[in-house]
Amino acid sequence: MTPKQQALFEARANIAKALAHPTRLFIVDMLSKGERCVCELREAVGADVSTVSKHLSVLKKAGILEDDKRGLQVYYRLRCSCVLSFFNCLEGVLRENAKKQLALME
Amino acid sequence: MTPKQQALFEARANIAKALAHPTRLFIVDMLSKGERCVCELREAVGADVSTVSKHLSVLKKAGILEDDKRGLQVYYRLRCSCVLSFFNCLEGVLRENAKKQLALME
DNA sequence: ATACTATTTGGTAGTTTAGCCAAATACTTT
DNA sequence: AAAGTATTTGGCTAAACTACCAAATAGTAT
Repeated sequence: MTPKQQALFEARANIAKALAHPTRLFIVDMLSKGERCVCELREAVGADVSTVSKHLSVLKKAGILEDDKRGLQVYYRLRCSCVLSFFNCLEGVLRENAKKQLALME
Repeated sequence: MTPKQQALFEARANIAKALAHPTRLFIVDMLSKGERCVCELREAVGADVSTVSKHLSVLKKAGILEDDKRGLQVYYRLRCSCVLSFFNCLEGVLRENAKKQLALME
């Protein structure tokens, strides 16, 4: 792995890492339907606000989300819809896994 | 988040987690070009064999890779090509990030 | 200014992860 | 069966991550 490759794959891994948490995937899924403020997300997630806020900042730092403040609320949204192809990938693997499970049972 | 959703997003996150490491992304990228044995991967990655082996087992456990032994070597390959849409996603975000960087410089 | 609401930040304890070495396992060749 | 090669597993330490609480910050309303 050349240093150049190293850097490329590290950049990619940073984004993948940001997505690699159930709560953060849930948030991304919610935001794929439209922007939400922190309090709405907090409610849906059901964890401490500070926890949710930190998850949001992880996603933002990775460039997956963007936010803007309107009055007291901060609204978050997806920065590019390409994130949905990510879910395709995950679903694809899960489907394969399920298929294999079935096959093993016979 | 209902328990059902919880379970779904955990399953997805497990796959995402398996992909969230530069070396593992590199391996997946290599395997997208065809199967490889551990020693070839080890050579390309340039880390201890045991390290590479552990990365492979993480990917396999997540259902992303499958392997089979032929003689002394163990060959690994992608289990479904959908993983490539994952790279699309990562590239998309990286592109957006780069665009923003450019915009900020003006 | 004060009180109130929404969000972020700092600190901490517990858990998970990564990478190396050494040892075990599996297969092949002599 | 003994020696050699390929791979996996166990053990260990250092680093990274998560969730909560408490405290700080930012904006709004009285």
